[in-house]
Amino acid sequence: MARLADPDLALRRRREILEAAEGCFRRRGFHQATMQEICAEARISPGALYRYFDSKADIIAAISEEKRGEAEVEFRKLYSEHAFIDALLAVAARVLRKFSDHQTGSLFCDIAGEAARDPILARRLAALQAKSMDSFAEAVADAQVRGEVDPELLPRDVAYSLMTFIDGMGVRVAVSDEPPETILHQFRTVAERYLAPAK
Amino acid sequence: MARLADPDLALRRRREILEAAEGCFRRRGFHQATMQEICAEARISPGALYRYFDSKADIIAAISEEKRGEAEVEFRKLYSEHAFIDALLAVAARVLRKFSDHQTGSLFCDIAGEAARDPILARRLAALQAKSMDSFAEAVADAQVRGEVDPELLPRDVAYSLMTFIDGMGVRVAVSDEPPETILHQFRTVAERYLAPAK
DNA sequence: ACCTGAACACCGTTCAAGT
DNA sequence: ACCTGAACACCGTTCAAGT
Repeated sequence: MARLADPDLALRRRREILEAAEGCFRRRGFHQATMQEICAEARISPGALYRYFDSKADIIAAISEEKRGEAEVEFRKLYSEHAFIDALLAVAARVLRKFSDHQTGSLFCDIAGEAARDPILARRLAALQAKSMDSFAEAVADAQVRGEVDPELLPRDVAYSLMTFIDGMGVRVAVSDEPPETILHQFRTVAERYLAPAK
Repeated sequence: MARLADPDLALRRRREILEAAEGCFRRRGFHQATMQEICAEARISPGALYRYFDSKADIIAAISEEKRGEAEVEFRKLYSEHAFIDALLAVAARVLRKFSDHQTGSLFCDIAGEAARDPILARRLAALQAKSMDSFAEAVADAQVRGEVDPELLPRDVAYSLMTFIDGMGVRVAVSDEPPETILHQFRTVAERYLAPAK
């Protein structure tokens, strides 16, 4: 990325590009959306765009970074008012509803595929992932104090496992036509039995 | 796809193309591998290739169909000699080891992304998925008779949930650099607690 | 300093022309 | 009948030329 003199303009341009790109990606998918479309929507030329972002992957990484924490904030709000398992289900439902339009879902899969082969993108996504996990593990530890989660379990393990299951549901909902509710019901059963304190 | 007169030749050509394509996809990923490369490796011209396959997606679907059942057969063999949970872990380990080279893993993500936006591909993959699930659900029912899985659970739900978790692990292992063993250990804990008969 | 847009080096797919 | 390979309609990215 070229050096930029005016930080205000740079931030504004980046924002315009990110908003245009998000719209395009959401409508057409990561691979299907073209840089030309993004440029047109952001009212900028391709040459200028590449002054603000290194590549298409750089744009999707920046969008992911922006979005991080949205589900996290939602979960914290829900958890402050509801049981752990209910807050968990509500947040999973939120994510899966987004995925079930097959657009956000395909984007998630595309990004994962891209990251699997692009170590720089992978590292950036891993950093986001780690932050979300830390935050979620804290809530798990709290739920253990509340007696809602078996204290024998390690909070980080619980956070990791539940997030992995949510990823799996994401793939399934993205690809198939079944409604999120079906799989969410399975998730509740798995989570309840997994988390239940030993009697 | 054009009508083909000689069924033997057609089958041979399809096999040659599929083998070349699998090599290319595995080495370079679905989106990165080019039809030109596949053609070169299969020693066929682009024009001729399109007589045997409708598109790149058609090729990946055919490969997926060929591969289906490999893990299934492996699981049945293992399950005949080991406890349900151990056979399950062994098969999950097999899948994840493949994914952790970041090549098969990225391919899995790419296919999912592609399927999320291509209803024809999605339908073909859903059919494979359904067959694997039926077969797996049978084993779950058997494990319930053996007393290894809580008889309260519905075999199809168990099969579905465990396969969803394995998909989630697949994404994680494909994207991150952590070894499959770490996440497999989490999977064992979740599966044991989920499946355990009520005391 | 910041931008434009033609040009570059590619794609997946098609189709006229060959054998 | 089956094949070739140039051609078509695109990509993401770069860079000389403008303001």
